[in-house]
Amino acid sequence: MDASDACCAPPGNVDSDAMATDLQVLSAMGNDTRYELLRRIANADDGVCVCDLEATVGVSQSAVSQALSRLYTAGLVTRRKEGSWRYYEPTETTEVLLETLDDLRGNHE
Amino acid sequence: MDASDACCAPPGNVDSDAMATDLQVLSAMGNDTRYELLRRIANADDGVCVCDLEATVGVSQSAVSQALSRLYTAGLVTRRKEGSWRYYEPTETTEVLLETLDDLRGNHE
DNA sequence: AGCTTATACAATCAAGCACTAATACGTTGC
DNA sequence: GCAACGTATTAGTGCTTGATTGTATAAGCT
Repeated sequence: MDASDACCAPPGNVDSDAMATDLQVLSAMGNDTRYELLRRIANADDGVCVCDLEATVGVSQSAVSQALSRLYTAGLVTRRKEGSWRYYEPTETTEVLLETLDDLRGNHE
Repeated sequence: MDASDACCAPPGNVDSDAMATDLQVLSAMGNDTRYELLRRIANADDGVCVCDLEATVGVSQSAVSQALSRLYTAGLVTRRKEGSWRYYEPTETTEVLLETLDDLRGNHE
């Protein structure tokens, strides 16, 4: 209560479960390769397979596979197997976040 | 045109300016220390100074300062100097993104 | 069955990152 | 002026992480 030697009130605590979840999402998206993969997956509405993604981002097939796995673990994409191909689609989390980022870039006051 | 050997349509391009901006935001938030600092700054409405933040997250003053600088560069906090103290406040980007993350965690369908 | 294609997994390596410690800058008060 | 405090910056270091290469699995094709 003595404000004479305190510069401000100490801030409250942070929910650690929420923090872990958010960090997984943010760190998964906050990488060059994975962000671009995510954008491409989100742009194409009817599912994208690994073979095409490999060509568009400039890394090896293995790197794409690893990146997609991490996006999947973070709950940012779903994967569905069809024949010999694997199709990836965005989750709602991805769509909402990308849209939010677009809005924030547009409405820069 | 020949769909027999194509698994799917190649996805469209990604705006590279938008990508750079988003990546700066996402990678800045996608770190343990910086995320926690950001949450604490966002929770306290009337500005937080470094001295209090240092006590709450378990790293040195230097680390806190560096983390805050990066958050500032990414446009996630504003800083204002008042006497010998430096007060940090969240930007709209921060508030919108954290709120979006909260919503996404809540509305898990 | 064997070969090819599509994808995932494992091991290794290099680059980037986040920390600590030390130093420098700026403000306040004696 | 100088000392003490709050914050920023710099230099150095260990750890994390993302990529490559190579191998493994699994499904089609002949």
